[in-house]
Amino acid sequence: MNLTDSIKRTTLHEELVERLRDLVVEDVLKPGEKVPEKQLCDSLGVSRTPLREALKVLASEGFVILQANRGARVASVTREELENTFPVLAALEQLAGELACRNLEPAEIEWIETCHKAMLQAYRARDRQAYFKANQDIHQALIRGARNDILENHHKLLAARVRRARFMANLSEERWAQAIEEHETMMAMLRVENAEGLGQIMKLHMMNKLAALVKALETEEETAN
Amino acid sequence: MNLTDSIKRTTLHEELVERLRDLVVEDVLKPGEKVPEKQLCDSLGVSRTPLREALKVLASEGFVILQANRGARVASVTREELENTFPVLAALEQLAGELACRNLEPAEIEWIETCHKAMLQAYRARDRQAYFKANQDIHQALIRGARNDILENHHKLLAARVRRARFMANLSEERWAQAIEEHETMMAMLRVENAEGLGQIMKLHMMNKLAALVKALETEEETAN
DNA sequence: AAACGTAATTATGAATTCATTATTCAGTCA
DNA sequence: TGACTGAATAATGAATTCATAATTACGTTT
Repeated sequence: MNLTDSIKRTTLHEELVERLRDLVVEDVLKPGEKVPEKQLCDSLGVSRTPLREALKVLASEGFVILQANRGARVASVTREELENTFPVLAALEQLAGELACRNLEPAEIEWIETCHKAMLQAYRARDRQAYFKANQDIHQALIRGARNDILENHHKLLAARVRRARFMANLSEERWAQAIEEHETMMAMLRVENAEGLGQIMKLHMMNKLAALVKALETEEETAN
Repeated sequence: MNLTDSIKRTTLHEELVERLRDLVVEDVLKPGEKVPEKQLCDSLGVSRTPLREALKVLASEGFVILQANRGARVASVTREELENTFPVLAALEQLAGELACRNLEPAEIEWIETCHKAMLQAYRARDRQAYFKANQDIHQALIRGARNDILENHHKLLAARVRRARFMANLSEERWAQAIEEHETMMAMLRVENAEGLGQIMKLHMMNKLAALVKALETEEETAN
C-alpha cells in the first residue's frame, strides 16, 4: 500500500460530490426533480456551504442544472442526449481498445478472460445483476489498460451520465445475444493483439447499444401513447 | 446557439469560473503556483464563498489541484499529460469531422472556406496571430458542425487544457508547412463530402501536432541541459 | 368564482464568522 | 552551528448570517 493512501484527506464537499452523483446515477434523485438545499442538508447532516460547492461541481459535470436564484434540478437524460453521448463514448472506447491492446500485461488479460467467462456464465443463467457486474469489470479493465488518465476520467463521467439508461430500458433477449457475440469478438481481437480490430469492435459495440436503447425507448413510447 | 445562453449569467461563481480559467489558460497564473484565496478575493472584489465554489469547479475540470487544508495550485501541463490529452482530442476531432461532414450547411462550409483562405494568407505573411485565429475559427466551426453538445463541451475543456502548450513551443517552419498541407487535405475532403476521410485527416492533424510539440520540447530540454 | 395584485414566506447568492489545520519563526538544547 | 520544539501567525474548511430574488398565500376586484 502507498504511504500517502493511509492518510485520508477527504473534505466534506468531495464526499458530497460522490454521494450526490451516486444518488443521481442510481435514480434516487429523479430527473427534473428539484434539489432543495435545506432538505438535503438536514438529511445529510451538513451545512449549505459544502453542499453548494458540490452542486456546482455536479453542474459542471452535467448531472444537475443550476438556474440563478432558482436552485438546482436533476438533469434529465433525454433521448437527444443519449444520441449525443454514445457516439462520444464509442470514440473513447475505440481509442481505449487500441491503446489497451498495446499496453495490457498478461496478468491483466488473464483477469479479463476470467471476467469474460463469468459474464458468459451469467448470460447462460440469465442473471442480469451478475452480467452487468462482469460486463462493467471488463470495460473498466480495458479502459484502465489504456494507461491514459485523461481518457479514463472523461469516459467515467460520460458513462455515469448514461448509466441510468439501463433503468429506462431493459435488455432484450435479442440484443443480449448480440452483445455476447460482440464480446466474443472483442476477446478474439485481444488474444491476437489486433489493436485496430479491438478498437473497431468496441466502438461498434457501443453504437449497437445505443441503437438497441433507442429502439426500446421507441416501443416504450408507443406503448405509452 | 445554446438555449442557456439566452439566460443572463448573473451568478458570481459562474463569472469567476470563466475569469479564473482564462487566467490559467492565458498563463497569467503560472503552473505550480499557489492560488491564495484572500489575495484573489481582494483583486477580484468578491468574497471567498463564490471564489471557492469556482475553484471547486476548476479542480473538477483539471485546471487547478486542490489539497485539503493546503489550498489550490495551478495544475501544470506535464509532457505526460500532453501525450495523454492529444490522443483523446484526436479521437474527438475525428468524430467531429465525420459528423460535421454530414451536418454542415452550405453557408457554414462557405464560412470555413473563407477562414481557410484567411489562414493561407496569414501563413504567407507569417502572421502567427492571424494564423492562430483563423485556425481556431476553422476547428471551432467543424466542432460546432457536428451538432453534438456533449462532444463540443468535452472538446472545449480538453482544448483549453492544452492551449498553453502553444506558449511552450513555437511553431517550426517545417511543421507549419505540414499543418497547411493537412488543412488543404481537410478542405478537399470537406468539399467532396468524404466524412471518414475528413475524420481521418483531422485525427492525423492532431497527432502530428503532438509529435511536433514533443519534438520541440525535447530540443528545448536539451538546450536547457 | 376566476383573475389579478400585493404581502408573507421561503429559498437562494453571497458575506461573514468560527474552528481547525498548516506554516512560520523564535527559542532551546545537543 | 544545526536540528528540534512549540508558540504565534496565516490559511483553509465549514457554519452561520445577511440580503435579495422567487414562490406562495391571501385578499380584492370584477
